Amino acid sequence: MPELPEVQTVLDTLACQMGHPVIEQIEVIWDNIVHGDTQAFIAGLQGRRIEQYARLGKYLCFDCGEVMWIAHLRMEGKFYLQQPQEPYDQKHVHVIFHLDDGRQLRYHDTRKFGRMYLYEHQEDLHAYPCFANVGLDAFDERLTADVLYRRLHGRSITLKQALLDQSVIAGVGNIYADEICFALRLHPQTRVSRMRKKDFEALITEMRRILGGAVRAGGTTIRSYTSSLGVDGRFQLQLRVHAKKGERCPLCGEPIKKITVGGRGTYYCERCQKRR
DNA sequence: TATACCTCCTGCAAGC
DNA sequence: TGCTTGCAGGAGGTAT
Repeated sequence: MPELPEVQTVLDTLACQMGHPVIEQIEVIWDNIVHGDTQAFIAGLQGRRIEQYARLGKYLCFDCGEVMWIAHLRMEGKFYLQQPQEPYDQKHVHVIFHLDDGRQLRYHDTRKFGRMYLYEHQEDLHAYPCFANVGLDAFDERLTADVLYRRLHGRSITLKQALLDQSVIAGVGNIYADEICFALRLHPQTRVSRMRKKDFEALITEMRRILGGAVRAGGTTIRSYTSSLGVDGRFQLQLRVHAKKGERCPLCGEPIKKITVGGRGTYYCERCQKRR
């Protein structure tokens, strides 16, 4: 599942390989991918040039001048930049963008969970309705230990749930939440109400260290997610606990355990990660 | 207001 | 071997 590093990799690759084309024509094969009225989406985006690329959390943002096209890949969404004659998986390609350079940008999504939005341009990225419940990006300088402490102090949720809550931190998903908990030596079921300010300082530091490393590695390639555009990530080689049930903890040798926290599969080391 | 649960959707693995 | 069932996941909506 694409999280912040994978989305950043997709964005960088698209910006590099696609440039600034005009979207001449759009075919929407599966309506539910488009939020709201599909015909309005097509009419609003057709004829626009992609001028800039941006990202907020796990959302891809394509600045098309008067309109902003926003996409969320959810579980398995991928973009493929291909020539029209290249064959494609018709069952799983749900939107095709015909570009003025003759190529096609094809949106592929096995589970059809992805969503696309189109809005009139706003100055502030956070002003778009789809970001109403999206907090500060993990790399946003305004996201500090103080902000997290104020936001989470007194709440009864666990550390893992807080990391996955996009209204708290935008960009962290299941894989990196496990890795951050491990780096903090905290059990994923630790109550955030029991965390001190210095714990949030460490959280910010470790989160940015891990996500930054993953961005530099091109993200994580696992069974349910491989990057599009011929780019595969290498961060899975650096994962320490996620999806390693039964394997030895890299620090103490204890077998990694798997539990469910907040409805999500969660991997941790019982000996190294203390619960509070 | 905060939290829990359900829904969307499909591939895969396990069990029969 | 082939069928059925349950699980996995992110985010939005609804219920408590």
